[in-house]
Amino acid sequence: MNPTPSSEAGRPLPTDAEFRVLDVLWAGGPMSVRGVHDEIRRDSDVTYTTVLKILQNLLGKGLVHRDDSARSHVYEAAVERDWATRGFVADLADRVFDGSAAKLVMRALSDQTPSPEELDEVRALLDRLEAEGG
Amino acid sequence: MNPTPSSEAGRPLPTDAEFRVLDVLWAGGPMSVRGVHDEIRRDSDVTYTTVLKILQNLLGKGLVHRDDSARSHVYEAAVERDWATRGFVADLADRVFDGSAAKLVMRALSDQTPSPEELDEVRALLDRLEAEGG
DNA sequence: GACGTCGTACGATACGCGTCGTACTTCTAG
DNA sequence: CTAGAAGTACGACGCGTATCGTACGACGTC
Repeated sequence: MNPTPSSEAGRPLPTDAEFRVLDVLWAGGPMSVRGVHDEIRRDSDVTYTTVLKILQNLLGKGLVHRDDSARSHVYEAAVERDWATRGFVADLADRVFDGSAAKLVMRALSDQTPSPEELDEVRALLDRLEAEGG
Repeated sequence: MNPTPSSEAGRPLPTDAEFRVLDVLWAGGPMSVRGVHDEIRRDSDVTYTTVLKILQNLLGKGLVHRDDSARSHVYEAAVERDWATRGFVADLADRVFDGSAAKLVMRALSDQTPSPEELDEVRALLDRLEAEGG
């Protein structure tokens, strides 16, 4: 599903295409449209102007900043990747799991059980969280 | 986000509105359109024909069965709730977490840390999974 | 100083989803 | 037998998203 347009911080969550563009910015830092397009082109073959449009939409949503002092504008992510992923997770939890992250987690673990090594990582995180929370 | 339309089992995942309707069927078993509508009406105020339309769309997607032997048709979920939630989780994992359920789980736990009791439940599940998997 | 290149802005299109109104059919009460 | 209630089918609309083409301005090169 595309994200329910509301997010805690006022800013709407990015759509699919927007998230893909943001991913490039998160990975590569501030970049021109051309830079983003070149990067995106490795996977899909969208047009330059499509990427431009998405960037402009992201700007409208406040999800990127733009430096337009030079002729070719430079875009930079205005939100952290974690902010977006948190939003997605919360969104799914709300829509499907009654708002319960625990339910979501258990479903995910049961359905696509990770490797033993990953399970250990999860366990370690649990320990840490329980230590802090107590 | 609305679900990426593909699912393992060929059937597309339900959209938001469809999921809400399915939820009624999952909870209450086979039901007429009126039954679903009455139930849905507790929360929102969508029209009868809207619910009807959604049910028909669900039928087209193969997500419900319909008994139309009587005048008022009776609909029944054709997929399990867990099937849908699994699809949603997998979808999110693919789009945002590189296909890794473990990453998704850790994000969810960090962002919306559940209560100690729930954490214990998760831990118990981990134990069980590790026991089976090994 | 003219021309091609690079860049931005913006309108147009197609599609899916959610929603509803209307038309048509069928049953039933009087 | 007939009028109205109940039910289904289906077209239409508004909205957001994704995508692209075209228009237009700016800049460097010869």
